[in-house]
Amino acid sequence: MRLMSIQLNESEPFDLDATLCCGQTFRWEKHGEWWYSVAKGKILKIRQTNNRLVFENVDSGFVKAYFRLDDNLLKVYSQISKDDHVRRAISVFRGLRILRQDPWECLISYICATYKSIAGIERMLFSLSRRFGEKIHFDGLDFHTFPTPRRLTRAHPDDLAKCGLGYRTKYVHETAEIINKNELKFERLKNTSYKEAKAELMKLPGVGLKVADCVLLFSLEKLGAFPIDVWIKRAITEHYARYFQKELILRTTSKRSLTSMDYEKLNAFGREYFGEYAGYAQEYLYHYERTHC
DNA sequence: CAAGTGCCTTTATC
DNA sequence: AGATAAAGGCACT
Repeated sequence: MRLMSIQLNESEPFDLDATLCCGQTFRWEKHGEWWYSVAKGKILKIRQTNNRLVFENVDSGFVKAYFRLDDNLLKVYSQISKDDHVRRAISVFRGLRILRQDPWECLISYICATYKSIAGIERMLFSLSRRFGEKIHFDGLDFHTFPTPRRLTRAHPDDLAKCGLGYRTKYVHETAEIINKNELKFERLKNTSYKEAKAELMKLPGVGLKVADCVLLFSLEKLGAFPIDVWIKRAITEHYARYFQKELILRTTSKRSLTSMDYEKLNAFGREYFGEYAGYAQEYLYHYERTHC
């Protein structure tokens, strides 16, 4: 198997570990110095040494697309650096990039992600793949492809539940049926406006405001999407309270879940305040809130 | 060790 | 319409 590499220069910061550990993706595993995952039915194996990305089994075009090396991160930074707090988060995780994930896997992942810890999400998704995906042997390790829509349609709900999906079982199964019937085309959503694409996604069972925003940001080219989860809610109430009415801040700090009205307010703030690349700001704030507070 | 809390929320029901 | 409760289960305290 041939090793290939990409040389990164100063103007294109990239940090592989930060990118894969920030909680946007759930099916990567590190063995020794190498990161492994399965994408498009193939093993992706990659490592970073300083300014060099070394990878195997995939071509550089795929690596550039998947890791969004086509994003001008310096331009992104200059646009989202609106205050000291984001600037701090950016400086800590400099090189973290949004991934360009597969929409189907991303959709199911975030339907499963509701009300669940990251470790729990990873367990569910590995379990789903082990049970319903295709096994691939590589470097003496076993990997599994992510199950296709058709395969999940055929799966018995009891067997989905055995993967720890709980109340999400029905949502995953019904969404798989809709996608399998090709009633929602991801490629079309990429070329549709943020608002319209979000409304389309929210017709799917198990997809609300937050899940839709995650799928749009991580797999459908909507870098301006700004998902609001408990951590971002915390970051906003702690560092951006001055932009909101006192009652909203009180409500969101005292209650566990957001009303859809309050979600819309926090979401609109993020998108307007940070601009075109608000999703990047979200990911830096999210990761910073989880690891440094 | 039991019980409580929290988890990258959505939906059903009042 | 707008608020509230219920929905796996697991990890952590």
